[in-house]
Amino acid sequence: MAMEKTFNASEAEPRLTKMWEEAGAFRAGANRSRDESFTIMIPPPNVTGALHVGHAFNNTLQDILIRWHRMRGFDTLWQPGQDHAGIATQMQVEKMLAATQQPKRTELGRQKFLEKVWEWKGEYGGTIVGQLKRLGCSCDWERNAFTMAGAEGDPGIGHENSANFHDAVIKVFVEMYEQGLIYRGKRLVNWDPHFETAISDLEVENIETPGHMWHFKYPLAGGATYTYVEKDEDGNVTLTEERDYISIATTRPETMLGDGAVAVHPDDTRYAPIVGKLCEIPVGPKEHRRLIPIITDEYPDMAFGSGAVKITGAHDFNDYEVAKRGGIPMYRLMDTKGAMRADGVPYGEASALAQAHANGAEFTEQSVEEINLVPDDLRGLDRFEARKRVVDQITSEGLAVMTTVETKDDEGEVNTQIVPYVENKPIMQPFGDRSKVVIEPMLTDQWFVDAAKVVDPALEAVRSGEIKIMPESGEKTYYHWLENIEPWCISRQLWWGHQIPVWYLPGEDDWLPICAATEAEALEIAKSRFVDGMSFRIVENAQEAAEVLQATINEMDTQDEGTIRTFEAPQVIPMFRDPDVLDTWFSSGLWPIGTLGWPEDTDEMKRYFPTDVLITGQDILFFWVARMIMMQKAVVKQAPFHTVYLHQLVRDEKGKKMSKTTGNVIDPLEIVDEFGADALRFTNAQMAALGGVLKLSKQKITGYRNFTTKLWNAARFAEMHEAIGSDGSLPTATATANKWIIGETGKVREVVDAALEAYRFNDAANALYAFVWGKVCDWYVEFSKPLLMDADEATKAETRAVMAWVIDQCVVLLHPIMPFITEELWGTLGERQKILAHTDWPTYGTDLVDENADSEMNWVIGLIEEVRSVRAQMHVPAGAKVEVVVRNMGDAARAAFEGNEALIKKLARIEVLTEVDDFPKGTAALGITGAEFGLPLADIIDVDAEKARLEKSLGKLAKEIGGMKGRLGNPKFVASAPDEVVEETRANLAEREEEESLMKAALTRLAEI
RNA sequence: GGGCGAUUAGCUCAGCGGUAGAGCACUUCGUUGACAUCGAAGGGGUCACAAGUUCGAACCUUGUAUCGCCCA
Repeated sequence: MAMEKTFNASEAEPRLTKMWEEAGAFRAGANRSRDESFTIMIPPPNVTGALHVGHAFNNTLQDILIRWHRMRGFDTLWQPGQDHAGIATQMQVEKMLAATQQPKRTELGRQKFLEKVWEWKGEYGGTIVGQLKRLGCSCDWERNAFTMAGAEGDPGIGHENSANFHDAVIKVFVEMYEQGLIYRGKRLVNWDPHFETAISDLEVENIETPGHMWHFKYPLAGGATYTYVEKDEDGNVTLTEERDYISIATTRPETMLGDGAVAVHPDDTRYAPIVGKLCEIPVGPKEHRRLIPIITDEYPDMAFGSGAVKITGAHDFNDYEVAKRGGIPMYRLMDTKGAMRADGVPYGEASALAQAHANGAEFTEQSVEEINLVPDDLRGLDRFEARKRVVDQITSEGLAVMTTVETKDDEGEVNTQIVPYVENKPIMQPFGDRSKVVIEPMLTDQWFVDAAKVVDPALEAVRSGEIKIMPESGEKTYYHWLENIEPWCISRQLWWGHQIPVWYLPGEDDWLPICAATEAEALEIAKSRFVDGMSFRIVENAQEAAEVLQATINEMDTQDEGTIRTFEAPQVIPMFRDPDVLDTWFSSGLWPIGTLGWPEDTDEMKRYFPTDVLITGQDILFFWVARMIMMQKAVVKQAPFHTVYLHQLVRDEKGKKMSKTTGNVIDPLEIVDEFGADALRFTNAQMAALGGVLKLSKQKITGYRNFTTKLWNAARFAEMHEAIGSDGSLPTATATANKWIIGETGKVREVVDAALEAYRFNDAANALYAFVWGKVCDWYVEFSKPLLMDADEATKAETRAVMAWVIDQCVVLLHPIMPFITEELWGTLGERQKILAHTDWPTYGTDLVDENADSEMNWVIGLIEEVRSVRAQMHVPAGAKVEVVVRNMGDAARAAFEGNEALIKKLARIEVLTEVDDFPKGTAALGITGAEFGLPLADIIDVDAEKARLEKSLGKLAKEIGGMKGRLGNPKFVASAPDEVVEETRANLAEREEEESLMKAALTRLAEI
């Protein structure tokens, strides 16, 4: 039955996927024939995720490596799975609840809500798995893992065989806590007011946004004045002014309420007279205005704004550092939603307390935390509304810095106006990468990994070469980040995630934390800390615990107050678990060991860990890669992989980021529908130059879809001529064309392996493209036609065997990149022992090259091309068969011509070759070595065109010859260049000179016409 | 401001010491025994600029310009 004209991808892909799955083709260790393992951990996509072009690219590369190793007999595992994506999933489920008119998260309560999340995960969490399968990803899907597997309430749907990730995460937390690598503290963190949780600094996007810079006057205390002097670069005084204020610029006026100081640079002479004095925050009720000190710090930039900076330690990262250095109190102004605080005592009292701090009273973290410095009229307002009011209040009081502007009225009259000095300018504003709201630096209690303590082994792993990051620039970035690493905030105020395994008991003046893997263990520890006979009650939260404690105390009050602190009497001790969950990246950081069943000593751990290669986007080098290295080093003391391959973001054809708002998003599944998965995969491989920019266009994909059709049709040609059914053994060849293509196959196998070995996917893809299209289709298939149809039976049989073998090799070598069409052809073209995915990868190489056949065929190809070129340029009708004349034919040329006469004549459309002593008039010469060939075109030759053609060739030759002669004439070149380079140049020169003399002779003859 | 990178044919990019390459686009021709999702032929480049190292530089070094990305 004849094959269809094109490959029907949409029909074949699901069928082949099913076949592979039923055959268990991708199970760990499938097709293994050697001991070495090869393991790739998939970068776990979000469980909420849908396949985008980045996934498609990234997973194509992984699949290429995996399939290549599997065919080579490695014990291969491609471990799939998803992460639980704390914020994203919680957001997704909340949306779903709203859309289906179900109670809100807060109405449901934590436990009920988590049930809904698990339900949702069971229903939609598998989306991306199905999509990766459509791409042809050969993961061991039965092992699909999940970062929340084994957590409370896990029904195990979609990750039935996943290792218990939860236990691993908790164990690591407990161990790191015990080693002092994890601690809790009040620090300034990025706060997302929409999700009401801390987020990591990596989850913040700084985006340039139009903003305003306001300039305000902070009056000096008690009406003091000073002489403000400005000088230019040369020290000349440009401005002298008596001032009773210091000018401050800010983009966030609402934070003025929490100012603890004004800082100036120690070298700033303008403010030297007032350093150490107090100034007044120009906002809030007049009678309660706070005075804050003017301090010096290296941080203020003298050239920026007024050079003086207000210090709001609780709401700005730079200020936080200044405040820490200067012992300045940090007053929190906002609540978890980003609204101005409404708690605590009235403003008048709070302000007085803060004033006491400024005047030098002792303060503690806790006493500062309790002070709400938001004036009563601003309490509870959204931060942006509060900003407006603060600006209005200051301006109306006349404390805004003023400037003059000129405006033209309708009649063109210029009016000068004095207005508040507000600069409209772009400012870098932090946005939550999920919520898209403005992130607020906020002083809160959080859990941190003391990254500085675990960073050294991770740095050393890369420095020593134990881990190689590709491209190399990634290593520099890695060092730079790790050498300046900040504590990693790992707590999130969410419900969906691994809840922090810490329980709290009443302590001396705060809650006392107990870290343990389970509540039972925590209780045991708790009991050991108290005298016997105490009874413990697990309660929901701190508030409930406080109530229980209060009740206990009340009861004790009636008995004997003195026993409260010693707990001598039997009493109820409340205990509650930390409500926070761990950052998703904390669990993802354990992906390499967690998926393999650690901490159990599993067979998989032994076989597949450490893994081999990690392929991921360079945007998550810090998020994930560096943290994985740190954590694996900290936990199992081993590097999780030996190679990290980083790639860039996949962009559109113009290099723009794909985004819904720009409307330039390419959906990989639509591409698969339209062009087939193989075309997309080949495009991905082809553009995967190390460190390269990835620009995806439909045009490119179309091109590689055409390539699949090309391959299909070459196979179809073979099938039509019964040149199929190779058993894989190397056929014996006598015909030069057959010997030649076998050698070419050997060459390309080596190139492909070398390219894949070096992670140069583009080189592998390009080499195969050039081989299949440029060698097999353009030449070998054409050469084979006269051999298959007109030659003797022996040659026919030989050519059929070689053709069958060559097409099979194309299919085998292309399989890692284009699994579907190749598996399909494999099944179509013969009865096979094994499926293609399990077929042995060839090991032959350039040993298959027959040097004589190689040079002979290159000569033949050159001759054919030259005849075609001259024909085209002399406007010989394409269909016409021509006579070719030859003289002075050398032995090699004669042998080459005679040995391949049929195919030369056919491909160059030559009627007859005549040996002559002299070329007839009007013969166009061919630039071929070894013999003088010519096309007698007396009747139709265009003398001027031919002259132009020859002169052009001569020009090119002269340039080349000149260059080579110049080099060979330089004694230093001959002396210092490698011998083979010199030899090559000499040989090349000789050939070019031979061509040149032919062309010159032809030109002379032409002059005779 | 700091770090990392880029600049090669109209476009997208390989090449990173030894004769400037590919794909696409373009021009001309083609109903040739698999393929028009095709075939044949052709045009097109001071390899951003400047200085240096070298027998030899697109490639190494240093500077300049322009453009990206990441972090402040």
